[in-house]
Amino acid sequence: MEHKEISKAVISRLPRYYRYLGELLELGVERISSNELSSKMKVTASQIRQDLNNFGGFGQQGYGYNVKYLHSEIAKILGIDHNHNMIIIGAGNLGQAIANYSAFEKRGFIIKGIFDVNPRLEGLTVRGVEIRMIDELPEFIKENDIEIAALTIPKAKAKEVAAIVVDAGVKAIWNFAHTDLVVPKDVIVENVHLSESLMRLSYNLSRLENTDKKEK
Amino acid sequence: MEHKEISKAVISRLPRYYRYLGELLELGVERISSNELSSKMKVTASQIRQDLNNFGGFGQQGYGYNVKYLHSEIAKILGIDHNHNMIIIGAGNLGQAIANYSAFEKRGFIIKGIFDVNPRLEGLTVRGVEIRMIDELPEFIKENDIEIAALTIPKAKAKEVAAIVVDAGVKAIWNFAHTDLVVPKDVIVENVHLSESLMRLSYNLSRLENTDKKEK
DNA sequence: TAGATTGTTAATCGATTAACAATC
DNA sequence: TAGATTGTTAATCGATTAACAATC
Repeated sequence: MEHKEISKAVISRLPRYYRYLGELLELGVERISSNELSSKMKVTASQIRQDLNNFGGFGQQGYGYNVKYLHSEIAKILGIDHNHNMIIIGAGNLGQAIANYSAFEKRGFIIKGIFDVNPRLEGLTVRGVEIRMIDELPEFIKENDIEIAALTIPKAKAKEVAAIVVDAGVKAIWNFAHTDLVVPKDVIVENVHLSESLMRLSYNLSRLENTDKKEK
Repeated sequence: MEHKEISKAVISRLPRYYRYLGELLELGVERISSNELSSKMKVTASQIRQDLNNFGGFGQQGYGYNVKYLHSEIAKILGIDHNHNMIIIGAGNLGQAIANYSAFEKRGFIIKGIFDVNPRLEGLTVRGVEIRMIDELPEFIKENDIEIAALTIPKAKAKEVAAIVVDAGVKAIWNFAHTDLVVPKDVIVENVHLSESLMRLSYNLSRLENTDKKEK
């Protein structure tokens, strides 16, 4: 596969294309043009074509794109055409929410274990996945080929736990802790900073309110 | 307050500035230059100054920025200098995770109610907040001045519930459902699409693996 | 005052949009 | 073949970085 550097903006849009194509697929739509997709998704047709052509020519002149084919090609690009073993560290509500969300498994993200520091939780299961203690982490990661660790723990512990899992060979961290992790450059960190999301919402809300006031 | 259009990229960075400044404040740091902050945050000093100057001149030549002052000014910009009433719709793990996360309350996001369709949950409380039934939504929103609704429900129900809360006067939706909501233009939607985040992670993971293979 | 560092203008870089020739 | 729509190049737009005069 060719891999010139693709911009983050492009990557961010791919999952959304994938979702819309999945919906079209369910509706039994066979082909779609960049123009039709454009009006559904509120992005320009030009952008759709540009984005896709970063990875190859998936369409056909005069016809458009075959929905099923494009859907599966994007899955390949995103690496969700094969399984990834994953663990969740932090068995609180957020960790359990992720464990319970079956759609992730459908996309190939297989939750192999859940970890926590609370000994009372040891041995309990969430959707059939056992909760284990943090000190078992390194061995478990190695023995189960764990690629991804979701960190749903408070920020105070996050850096420490990140170091442990990286050391044990985890290749990507899905970070829900409200802190920036420092990891070797061959380890991926994908942040989900909920408080930052809420502040963006708040900014837009305040701006809206100020605009209203002015107009009166 | 002046409000020429500020780009989304700038807004996205503000909460992170705010977080770093908060940490500096806790450490008792009084002043910081754009250069020092730059090296801590791994962004250019130029960008920091440009970003801040969208909202006003918060620094002082030859001195830098007063941490406490800048922190509080960013709070104002983000609208977290005053309270926002919020409800959570969907009392599953994700909804409860948000309800339990006390830091949101500290930032002024006051959770007034939690709603669900499951009658078994009625009357239970999460951190002292009562779980109510969905049909009470419109009245509750009006009576309690609810500005924000967090939607932690499956996508099948999301559009319908969004219509209800918008109708009842909610000004912003924090959308965790895996779907795009269509709302009037004076209503804010802030999306948290976890599956898209996980796919971005997956993309980067796959790219990494392919690069490794090539190098061998 | 001299040194430091901002605020801001100018230069560069990258991403998006437009246009159109290629081609199914 | 004629019409449609892609793939791709060129033009535009916006965001980031660099530079420096203003000023504390």
